Amino acid sequence: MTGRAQRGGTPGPAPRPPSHTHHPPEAPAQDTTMWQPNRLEEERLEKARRLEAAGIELYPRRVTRTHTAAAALAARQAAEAAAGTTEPPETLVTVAGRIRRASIKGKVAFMHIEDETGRIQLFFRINDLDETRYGFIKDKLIEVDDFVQATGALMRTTAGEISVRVTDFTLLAKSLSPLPVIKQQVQEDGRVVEYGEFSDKETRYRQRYADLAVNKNVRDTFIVRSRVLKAMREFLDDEGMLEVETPILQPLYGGAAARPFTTFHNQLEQELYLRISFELYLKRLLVGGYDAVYEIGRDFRNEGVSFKHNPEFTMMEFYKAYIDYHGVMDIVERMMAHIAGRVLGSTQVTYGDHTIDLTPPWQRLTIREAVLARTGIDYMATPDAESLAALLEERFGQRVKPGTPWGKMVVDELFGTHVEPHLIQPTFICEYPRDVSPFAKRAERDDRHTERFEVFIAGMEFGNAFTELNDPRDQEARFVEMAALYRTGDDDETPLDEDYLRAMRYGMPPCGGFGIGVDRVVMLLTNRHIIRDVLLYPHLRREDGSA
RNA sequence: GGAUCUGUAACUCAGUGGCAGAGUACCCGCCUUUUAAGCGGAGUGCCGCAGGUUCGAAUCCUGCCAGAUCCA
Repeated sequence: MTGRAQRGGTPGPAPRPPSHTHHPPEAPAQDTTMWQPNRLEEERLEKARRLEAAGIELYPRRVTRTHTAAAALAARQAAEAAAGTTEPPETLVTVAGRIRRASIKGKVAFMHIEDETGRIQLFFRINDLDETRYGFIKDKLIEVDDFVQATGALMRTTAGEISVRVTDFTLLAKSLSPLPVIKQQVQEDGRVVEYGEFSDKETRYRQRYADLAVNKNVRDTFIVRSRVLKAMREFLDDEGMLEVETPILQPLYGGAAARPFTTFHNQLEQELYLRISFELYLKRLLVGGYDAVYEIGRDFRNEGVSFKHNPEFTMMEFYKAYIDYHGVMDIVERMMAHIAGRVLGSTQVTYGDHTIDLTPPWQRLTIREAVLARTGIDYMATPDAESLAALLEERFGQRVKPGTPWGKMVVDELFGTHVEPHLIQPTFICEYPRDVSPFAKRAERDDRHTERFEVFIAGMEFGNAFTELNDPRDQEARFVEMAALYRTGDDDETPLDEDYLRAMRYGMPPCGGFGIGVDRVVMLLTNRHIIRDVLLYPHLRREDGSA
């Protein structure tokens, strides 16, 4: 795509070398590639000039729409029903939208225009308009992809389609670059078959506006996304939780195991991190006296891009006083069932080949039970890193990087490789090892594990929760323990946050908390298997890489 | 980071050493109820970028850029 995008471009300045320093700040690289119209665009520019020469404003300020496409269709149907005839009194409407199809038949012409509510046909006759203005349609000076407004009486064509018999029309916005061509055929049963496609993934992601303009199913996906967020907020609000906003720019990052993005504040002369989670700021609010808080927002992790990872993604976390992780599980089950019910009207979800049932209660297993059931291994028989590493190599030929902590091996290698992909129906996996869970309370009568769970659906991790550690002395010991286990710069590094400990020393109520990847919820409910398909603007490498 | 694949017209794609192709779109002509409209005609390009091999390269080789899939 690079080459195509650059074709005919003037030889702009060489791409800037990547900057590894954040200060002093540099102006962002400017895209100086001038637009070089291709042949089709030259033709449209010429049409634009001819329209302007005829006194037509290409981008007028005012619109006088009276009906959406759907409202106009409904108005005609209502009028016919009321009159009990297919010849009801005339309804005059003004509709507006993008021309998606044009069929010029000599002295008569048909168009479909589309707005967010759907399509409606416009019917033009030379008799109904003066010849000059009809000529704009016939000569395709106003054409597919342009936005127009049309006024006229609602009618039915001989083929029976509700249409606007156009007596007046206005160009609303001229399109200078043609969109990809997709033709539609509406079947007898109402299904729409599309001919031609715009399927090049790279172009669709880079030019999402064109993707949306042309692919209705993509528009629908992001409508569902909005409804998922709305249903989630509605549930949490109804639970009595307070929605809050905490800093995205943080002097110290924490609350998850991930590498952060760093940036620099010039006046404060200070490095700042883009948050990798909200956890530590939200729990400070429980110290402050709120019983339950939640936040929905963006997290940033400077890690690989994959079918389920984007460097920025949407997270929801809540923390609630006076419940433990079993209380959290109850809320999570009900929340997911509520969202699915609101968005899909059912707690049965089709995902790929699976039918997933989100109806509570969900299965609850300890990670030890889950690993034992799937592999026959009781990892407590190999209670140290060396013996577990030896077992992994012997049983599965898995080699683990030397120095990997025992619990990390249990979670990533034993559980992650052999159990996680099989967890299709929603499952709470409980009691994670302590050395990967620095903010979770220790399990009762078991120093190796914590009161932590993760949720798995469709073989993917959806969320993570603890009975939150609220003992400042234990928390400080955990920071020290993590510092000994993981090196600076490791993904799992957990920097000691003295301000967080200060807050906890004032007294933090016993509480449970939860975090969930919202993008994955959207993937589940839209049956999409690639995170980029539920992100409007997924991150790609910059386009102008070719030297 | 590794492996494999992909990049040709606005879109979707053929073309694997000998004149750059198809369908749709676009352009010209005809058509007063079409709807993937139809009929007739014409045109379309840095074949991702840069080198190399060759009498000759979209095609073979090398490097680079971008993307996809799988793996880490």
